[in-house]
Amino acid sequence: MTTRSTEVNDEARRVDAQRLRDAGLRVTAPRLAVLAAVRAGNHLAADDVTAAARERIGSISTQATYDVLAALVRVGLVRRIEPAGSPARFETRVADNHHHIICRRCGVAVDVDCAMSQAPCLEPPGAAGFVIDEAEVIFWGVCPDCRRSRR
Amino acid sequence: MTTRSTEVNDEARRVDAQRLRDAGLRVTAPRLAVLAAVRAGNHLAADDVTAAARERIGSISTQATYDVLAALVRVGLVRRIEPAGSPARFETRVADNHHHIICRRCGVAVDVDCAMSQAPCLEPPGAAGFVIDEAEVIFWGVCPDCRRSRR
DNA sequence: ACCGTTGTTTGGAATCACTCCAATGAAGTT
DNA sequence: AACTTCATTGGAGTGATTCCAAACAACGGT
Repeated sequence: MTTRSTEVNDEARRVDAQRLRDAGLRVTAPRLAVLAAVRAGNHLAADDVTAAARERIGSISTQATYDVLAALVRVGLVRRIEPAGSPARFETRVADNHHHIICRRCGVAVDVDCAMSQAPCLEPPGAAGFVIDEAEVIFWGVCPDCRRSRR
Repeated sequence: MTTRSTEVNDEARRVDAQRLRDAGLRVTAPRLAVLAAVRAGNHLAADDVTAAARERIGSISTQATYDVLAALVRVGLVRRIEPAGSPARFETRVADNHHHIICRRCGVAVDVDCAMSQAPCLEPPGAAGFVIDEAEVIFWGVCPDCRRSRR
């Protein structure tokens, strides 16, 4: 580990700590570890987050991970997606309205920018009096890797 | 129950039986009951389907409902949707590409026609080499009833 | 019309993701 | 340094769903 990357890690950690405080949450090792793990990973499930956080701080209970993730989602630092047939996944990209493509074979998820230009697709025709606050879009398909290997 | 509605039920039943056969499935009382229950209901969960099917044929096991639903989904007679935080729901509208609005408070789901005109929204920009076969859209909001009562 | 094959249904047990609770422990406040 | 409040732990529990082996029923052949 170079001096440079340590500096970068420290800086990221400091920023995360401030974000937690700004959100009214206390700064704890589990929270910093979970936040860093979710950012470093690619749409990880709760299970994977626990494993990744353990690599950072040695130990964290399964329940703590769930609790931390719930707190982070509540204050908007983490977004939860729940693709059909898969446990919930988490990501730190929360500011914009973006969507996901998920591979039917291996489950990998990649981000896609909103297809509906700027106005974030909140105007379905015939909303029947509903007040809509979010449009969740999941594209289902097969990723390049899976298409290459098994077919 | 009038003669007329009995005729209608018999006819629907006959059509369902033929659909099952065409799909390569055997015609059984549980399957007819589940199919009818899903059609009559409004995005029912597996639980509700079991209850509704029991009203029709007296008894069906929970597991049979799951198995029947899985078979019907496999052959395309029923569509399964899995809104985040809710058990899976089932519907018989399968031919067209339509989406759903779900109420955050009461969980009621209503259909919406595809927002992306004809081309059924299968062209996200930057699909990264994925071959996409379905675009699933869920609009989240609050339904008129819930907005009226609790606010 | 019966019979056998094969696909269905049943019931029971097990699993998976997740939540609840009470008790211990650590952050941040004064 | 002491205190209050919030966070974390471990254990038990829940709801939806799946797995398995045994009993059963649909439908094609005789």
